[in-house]
Amino acid sequence: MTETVPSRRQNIADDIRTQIAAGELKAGERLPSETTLASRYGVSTSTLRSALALLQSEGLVEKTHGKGNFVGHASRRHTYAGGGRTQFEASGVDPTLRVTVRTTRLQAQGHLVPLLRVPANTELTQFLCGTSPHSLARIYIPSDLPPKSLPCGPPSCRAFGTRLAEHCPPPTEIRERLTARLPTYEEAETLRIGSTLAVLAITRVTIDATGRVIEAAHLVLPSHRADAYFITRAAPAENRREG
Amino acid sequence: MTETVPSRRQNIADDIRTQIAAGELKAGERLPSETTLASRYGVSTSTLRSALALLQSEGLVEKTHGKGNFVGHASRRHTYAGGGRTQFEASGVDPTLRVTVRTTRLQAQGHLVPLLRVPANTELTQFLCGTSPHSLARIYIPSDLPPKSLPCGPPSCRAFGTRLAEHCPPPTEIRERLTARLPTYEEAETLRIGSTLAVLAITRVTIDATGRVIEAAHLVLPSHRADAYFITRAAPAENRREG
DNA sequence: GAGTGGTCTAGACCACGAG
DNA sequence: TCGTGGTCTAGACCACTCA
Repeated sequence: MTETVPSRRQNIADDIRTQIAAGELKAGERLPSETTLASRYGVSTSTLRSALALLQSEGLVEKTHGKGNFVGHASRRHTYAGGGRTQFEASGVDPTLRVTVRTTRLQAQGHLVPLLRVPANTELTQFLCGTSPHSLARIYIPSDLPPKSLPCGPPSCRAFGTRLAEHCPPPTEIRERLTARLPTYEEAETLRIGSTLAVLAITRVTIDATGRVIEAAHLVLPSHRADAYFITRAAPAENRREG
Repeated sequence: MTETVPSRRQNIADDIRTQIAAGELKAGERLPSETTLASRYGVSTSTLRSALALLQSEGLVEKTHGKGNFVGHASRRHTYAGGGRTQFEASGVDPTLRVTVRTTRLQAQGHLVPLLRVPANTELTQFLCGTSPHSLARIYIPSDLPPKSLPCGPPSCRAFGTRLAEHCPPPTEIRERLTARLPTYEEAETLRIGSTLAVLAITRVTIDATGRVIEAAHLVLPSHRADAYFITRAAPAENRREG
């Protein structure tokens, strides 16, 4: 086992991580400015910033443009519950949570056509839900679904990564694809995160008993604030779900 | 809607992305060197590299130290199937896949104790599975599980993000937590990825009928090569799984 | 306006891959 | 050995926050 030398970025990140774990830096506390830290560690600001990026992706550090770097609040971390379980709330309520919803009508185009399994130009209702700074949701529903298919309506966007078509008719299948990637320019702007912070992107399709897609959603969760959780229970008769 | 100006990084990434989508750059093709591209776009190498980082996280570009940047092979992308579904293989077999397994015995400590729900210092068997360059798996199993609990054994590590304890006894519950973050130094080295490429980290716990944890796993999937997929089917009697 | 983080530059130097 | 990407520097300049 040849012991290799970690980069300076890693050493600095490890050092700060240790300080946080040891309680020398407390949740919510502001770190010294990046220039201060850079000179303290004897590195350039770029290197120091890349060290902070590591900690940020772990949720240990939160950056705010113009204000500073802060030790992360673990309680402000949210968990997306997969499989249609709408109960989530990791722990408590985040006072900084802001909710915005924009409803638009549009016609199915591009990737939405195969996703929703509809003919091109089918009328869709789009819900653009931002639960800043935790998530960005783009939810698409065929406009011809009966209105009562949306009993929860936009307010349920308050729930993190929420489903809009709340089982009317009840969904029989939910498919969720998760990827880690960097945010697009628009996503970074909306979520007010740096364009170097990875996000957890979830594409969710909900299908009813007739095989019809009753909802498709693109969810974007900044990695420093959110993760996803899935629980699968086996049916007693070895009748587990299969793809 | 105030139209804001994207950064240079975004413009360059968009330009190259368009070229790939248009087929001007084909899968497997080598891009010009970073210095060449940088001068062509009139930016510094750092800026150009951050543009490539965007494309890399989408799987459109693959970087290899010393060789160059290449247009990504979509077919070499792998999908982790959640919920214990071992069938996965997105499409075909990746010829570059290398599999290594290291088996170690150790005693439960730190985060492994609550994860496996065992007393501290319980004997564990660790399987370190690297299916380079696609995934890194650290799988922990209580050593006192009957040997036939491991029918598939290490070779099944060949399967991507594989489960080792292949239902003997059959698992009744699988819990999977997914986060996006930057890799640790060791992870980046093992996976041979840059330390700026985000990974999809999965912590999986498998529980048998008695409530005992029969397997815990840490999986690390580089974002440019892998994503995760979950399918949830509702039980007929509105008996959907609940957390 | 003062101080902060965000983007970007124009390099230097190192590590890796292939001939 | 040569060309490549990876790390890092020492700044400049811009955007944001707050007093």
